[in-house]
Amino acid sequence: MKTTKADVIQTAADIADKNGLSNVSLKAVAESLNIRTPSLYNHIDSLESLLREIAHNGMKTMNERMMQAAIGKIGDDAVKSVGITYLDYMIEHPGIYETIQWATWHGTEETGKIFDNYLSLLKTLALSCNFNPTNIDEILNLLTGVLHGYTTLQLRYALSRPDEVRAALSTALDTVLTGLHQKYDQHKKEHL
Amino acid sequence: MKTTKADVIQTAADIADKNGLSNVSLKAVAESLNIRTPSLYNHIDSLESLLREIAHNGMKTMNERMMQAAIGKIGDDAVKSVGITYLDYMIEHPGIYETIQWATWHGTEETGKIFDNYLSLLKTLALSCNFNPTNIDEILNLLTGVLHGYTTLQLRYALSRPDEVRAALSTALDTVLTGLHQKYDQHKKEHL
DNA sequence: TATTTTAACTAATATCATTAGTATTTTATT
DNA sequence: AATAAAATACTAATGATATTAGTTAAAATA
Repeated sequence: MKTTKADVIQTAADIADKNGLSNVSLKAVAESLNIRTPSLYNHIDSLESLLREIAHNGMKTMNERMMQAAIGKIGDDAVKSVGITYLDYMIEHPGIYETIQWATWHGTEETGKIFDNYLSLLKTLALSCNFNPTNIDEILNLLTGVLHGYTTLQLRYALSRPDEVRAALSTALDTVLTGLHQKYDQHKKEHL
Repeated sequence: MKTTKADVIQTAADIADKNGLSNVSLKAVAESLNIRTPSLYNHIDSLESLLREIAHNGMKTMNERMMQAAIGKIGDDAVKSVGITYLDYMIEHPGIYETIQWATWHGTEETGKIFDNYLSLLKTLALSCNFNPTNIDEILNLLTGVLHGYTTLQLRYALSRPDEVRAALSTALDTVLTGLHQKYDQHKKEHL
């Protein structure tokens, strides 16, 4: 019966997923929990900080799922699996993803740290593609950019036709990886 | 001395660029214009609609600039020029770009139409790259995704070191175009 | 059991967005 | 130029929401 901080974040995240980030208010969260608005301050510091916590939770969950998806895989396969997992999370939790985007502009150091964990995973996988490590940052910037941009722009369609967009993302990543291999592969064989 | 609708939008856009989207309020806009808040309703319908107008104006300006940048160019060169122009606009107007992202989730049909103009330009340019038209939508989705994602994630660095990020974006687009050519070029020569 | 912490409450305040109603100025029409 | 119409500003409410202050009851801890 007693409300926990996790309850508050979960409830707010649910509202975001169902009604969009703009409908997350302390009033709405409190009503969902059957408590009065000021009582929320026993668990959070402010609306802004609550939104940040939604984003951070979401990012951490995404990171965990992506790590799971990468287990037992290397190279292009691993990158594509992680990409699909990224998209799937977004389909499942569009409101949380919207909040993550919000946190891109209103984040703290904590936000940056969690994002770095994501970068770290992707870096390991990119290196397993046998790219020249000299160019790894360049490669990471492109991969993260594609993932973020592609999924964001396709979310509308992804919600109604997830399988098609999943397949399309896989193809898109293939294309990008093709370009990356052509430019950055290590130890190119002499016979091309 | 008389305030016009264009003044209101311009003022609000300036605030967004200087202080971020979250600091755009009717109060702040009215103060900047030296009028009282309710007077703004002679020019706009609501705060939301004002934000949408900022986004629409910004998108239209971007479209115009990108068209200019494409004039006299075709193929990969044209795509890269347009991409750099896209990034430059974002560097110059981060707040407006933030508003455009907001409009991605809170847009109207008008928003969609303006976005379609952008797609249309990019489509023409992509076709001039000699890709197989069958795959043009796939190609567009990748190009728009890269542009949006890459620039968004690099904005932080772009504001402090614009030239480096410009160069990096150009390289990234090269990589993507390399992949696209490898997969989608028309009339592949038999001797590859 | 006594103490301290936690989590809820009511009441009050502050900030905005928005509406209603009015006056004034500008613009257009005759 | 005189008048009608439209546009733009204002003051005064209202309403929604976040946030703070101060209080109380329940739960955890010593």
